[in-house]
Amino acid sequence: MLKIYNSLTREKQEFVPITPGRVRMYVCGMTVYDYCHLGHARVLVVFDMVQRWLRASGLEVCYVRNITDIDDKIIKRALASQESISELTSRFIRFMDEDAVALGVEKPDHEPRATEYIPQMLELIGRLEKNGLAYRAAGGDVNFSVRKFPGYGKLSGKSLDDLRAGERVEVDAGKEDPLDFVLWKHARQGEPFWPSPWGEGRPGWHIECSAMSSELLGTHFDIHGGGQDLQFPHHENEIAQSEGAHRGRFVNYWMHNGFVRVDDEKMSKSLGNFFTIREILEKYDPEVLRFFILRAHYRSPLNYSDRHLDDARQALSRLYTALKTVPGAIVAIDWNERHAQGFRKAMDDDFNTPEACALLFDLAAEVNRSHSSQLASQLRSLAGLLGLLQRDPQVFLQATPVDGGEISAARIESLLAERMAAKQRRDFAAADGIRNQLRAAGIVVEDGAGGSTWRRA
RNA sequence: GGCGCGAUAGCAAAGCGGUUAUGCACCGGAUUGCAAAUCCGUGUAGGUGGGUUCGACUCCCGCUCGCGCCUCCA
Repeated sequence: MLKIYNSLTREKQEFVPITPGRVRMYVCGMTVYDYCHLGHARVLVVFDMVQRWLRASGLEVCYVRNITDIDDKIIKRALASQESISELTSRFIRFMDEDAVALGVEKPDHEPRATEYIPQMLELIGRLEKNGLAYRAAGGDVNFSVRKFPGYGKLSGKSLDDLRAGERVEVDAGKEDPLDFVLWKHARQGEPFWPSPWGEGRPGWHIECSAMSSELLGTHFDIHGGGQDLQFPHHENEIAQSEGAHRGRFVNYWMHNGFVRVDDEKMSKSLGNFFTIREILEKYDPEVLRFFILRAHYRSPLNYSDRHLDDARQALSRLYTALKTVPGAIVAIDWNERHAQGFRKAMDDDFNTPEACALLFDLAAEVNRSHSSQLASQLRSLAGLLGLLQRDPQVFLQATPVDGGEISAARIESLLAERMAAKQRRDFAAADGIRNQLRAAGIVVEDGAGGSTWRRA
């Protein structure tokens, strides 16, 4: 039985879908004005893992991850780079797709773009106005009135008065309450706009997700996810909008993944301490990055450093080494087997991937001991539920670095042949010389019963 | 200032009121021409002060330190 930590109730709860056997899940995706960084990688991988486990549990999943393709920063960037907004956003959507594919992230069932849902947003704003929750401000914006929505703050655990006390930000003059947020921004010079009953303008950020989720998943759905930093105000505002407009429950389970940190500080655009996914992939295999993310629990902070990725690479190599020795097929998992049972128990406990990974290592040790191809297949198939270990072990272990490496595979093979000849005439000095030469070039030679193999250190 | 999260061995990271987490690194042994890989084994933990308990890393309270949100952010 699956349990999920619900940010709304602050406890692990048994997961009961609204419609038996079916899950509707929405995750806040990217605002596409720049390359994805490691924080984005974490959201992509974490909710991909969630989605995979829900399906593996026999549930039919409808997974929606949106794309914000209109927003202040996008407009600013497009201006700066002298290109149209759609040129800019489609470029970065393409980069995002490439990153996601590299990380083994499966396509969501829907990837709605905000600009394609303007009518739904207008409809929603209209409902909010009719329900007395939205008002036209002096400057021409339409704002949401937080004081009129009872329960504002229930997700983030904040009270309006505490928030007001902590207010340190310049307040827009048109707001009745400093915490009111904009639903529709009136058109400004040189910015894109759409017609609306409230005049030409463009949507506020928060209304986008409310509109896209209700259009694709209905007004009440099972899981809503995103990064921890979206809990307030973004998700709080989504609740206010969606429940305020439809007068009913919005989301049953809220899931928030922890931050990626650098030197114990949050990695973020505003702090400027971020690493892009493609930067990391210049040095590390994408599967290493995926494994690095999944070997920590999704709610814990994840500290990034080269050292930790090196560590993850070594660990993943251990799993692939077991499969190199005893090839495993991708098969139906034997859920009665001990490791599979532990794996399921871990995953059912709020997606405890570190525990699930530990089971994979136990299983790998068992494979090494027993040389059982059944267990190797079990290992490969279980890991597949996390999107890991699906490649040919040799391909992983011998993968050529982006910089090309110091030595080509062909050169390695020819040196190994030379070394084999030296070994056969028992000229160990020559054989060891070649091995040392390879070692210096980052290649580890391993002699086995069936000859020598190599891998990158 | 308000609200919240965390502190586990050299590093990373989980579960668990009493019995080996796991990975990397390290040490001893087996194996190997020597290595590597693998196997076997040892060692290194639970911020701090109290409390509850037969027994606490695990529950409760205080303290210290770290982090996050309160503003765009995954």
